[in-house]
Amino acid sequence: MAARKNASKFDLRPEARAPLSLLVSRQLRQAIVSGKVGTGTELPSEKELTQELGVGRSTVREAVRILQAQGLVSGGDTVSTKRPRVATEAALRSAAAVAIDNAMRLAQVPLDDLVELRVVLEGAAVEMAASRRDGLLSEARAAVDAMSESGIDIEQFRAADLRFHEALANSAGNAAFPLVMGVLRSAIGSHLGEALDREPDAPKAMAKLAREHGAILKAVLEGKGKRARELVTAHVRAFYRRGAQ
Amino acid sequence: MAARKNASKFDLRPEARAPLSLLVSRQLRQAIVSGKVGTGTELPSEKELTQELGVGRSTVREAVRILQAQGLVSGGDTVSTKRPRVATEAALRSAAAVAIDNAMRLAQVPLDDLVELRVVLEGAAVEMAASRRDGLLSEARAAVDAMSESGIDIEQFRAADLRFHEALANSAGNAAFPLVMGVLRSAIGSHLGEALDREPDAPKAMAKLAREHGAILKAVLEGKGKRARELVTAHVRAFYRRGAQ
DNA sequence: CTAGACCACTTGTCTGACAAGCGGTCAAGG
DNA sequence: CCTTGACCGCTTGTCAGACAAGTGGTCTAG
Repeated sequence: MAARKNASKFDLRPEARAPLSLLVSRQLRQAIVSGKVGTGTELPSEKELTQELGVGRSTVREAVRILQAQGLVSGGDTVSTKRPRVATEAALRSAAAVAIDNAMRLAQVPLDDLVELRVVLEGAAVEMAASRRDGLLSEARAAVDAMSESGIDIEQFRAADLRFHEALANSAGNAAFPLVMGVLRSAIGSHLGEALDREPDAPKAMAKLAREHGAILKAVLEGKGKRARELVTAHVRAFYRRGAQ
Repeated sequence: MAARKNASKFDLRPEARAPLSLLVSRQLRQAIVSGKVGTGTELPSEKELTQELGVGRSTVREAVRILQAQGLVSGGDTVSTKRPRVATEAALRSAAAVAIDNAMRLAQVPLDDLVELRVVLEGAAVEMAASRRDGLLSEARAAVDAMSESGIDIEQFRAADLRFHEALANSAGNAAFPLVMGVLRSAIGSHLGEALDREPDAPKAMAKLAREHGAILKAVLEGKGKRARELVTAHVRAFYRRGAQ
């Protein structure tokens, strides 16, 4: 193939045998993760990349597609003349979630195992949060308050629930936790479909969840790590048992 | 754009505004994760896909590139006429690792946080393994034995180390654990570069690691979950402290 | 000063072309 | 009969050129 016009006859490094489009995508990836081009920046147009890299447009396009699929570049999912942009962190996170989800599906990981993994992580997170009790917990407080309000609708409740768990994850003092837990949560959600919508008695269920959240937060604030872990374990298990049947 | 020649003028579903290449990739993805085409199967040639789907070759190529980047299809990373194949589980796992790695890098997650996350997971895994003590532990035994042999070289040692940790993860009785732990391990490895190669006194270090592994396994086999967790925590922390400085 | 026409540029797609490698066929030679 | 080597078709990787359609800025007429 015309992959490498100027390849030496004895160049056997596997690197050199990779398709150009892959090499180009790696080069761009490097520029992105190294921070050389900031998040949210527009990529150069395909023509510019073509000239700058000395490859054809189809090659550039394939490289960009690869980056989009990896979540490093966002914006190509709609037909328009808008240039793709360097991914935001959120986009990357959701790409990671998709990847994990793919792997879980192909490996036929049962939903229960995912939930148990989440229990382990969430338990560890609250325990760490309890031993630190840092300022980020005020956000958790606000989320619990929002959930306890009477007139809240399901969508708002769900958003507050998300904020609560994110706040706990952030309070663990470990940047990897919120990331992995977010990925895991959305992988579980994708497994579940949207089974949670058909809750028979929504207001009652929401009130119960709000109470559980309040109890967890209280334990964390009092520094009772073990207790918080038990509560969160029961909470998460019950939540998915409710939704998954 | 010529994205959808036959699009109704009033078709405003966002779905329909996505580029064809994306739609095609989603269609193929569906066929793969649903198991309609088994893992390891060869994909049809580009020409066949072109005819079957009624789109141009470049579109098909972009779609396949997307799937490759997502790890759902493997084999296109080398220049040859070999057709891409439906991904194996291992390929998917490594794609997930890349995705997590990307997210971690862009979020500037420090290495220490990754290591702590691994400590949490590995600790939970051995505790679960200790309470089950299932048959898979014989593999862990074999790995420890291999590591303890005198004439082992670094590469073999590393492979045995990997087998040991995988065996523990498998013994936890939760299919999600080995997957996530593998992803995490390789993300850490990629962060570390290959700093582990320049160990000053390799044989001594390897002997120490082998002893630690043996102690962990012993605790698991005796059902001492807490003890196993402590040992594995110290082991993982020490390992990366050694390599990371 | 604003509204609408207009134009340059961009992305998405298709088509046609060519190089290079892999696999099977098939005949010549041992 | 089996091996060996040339050969041909198919496949992938890449490029170049073409066109449709959408976006955004400019420029003119009112």
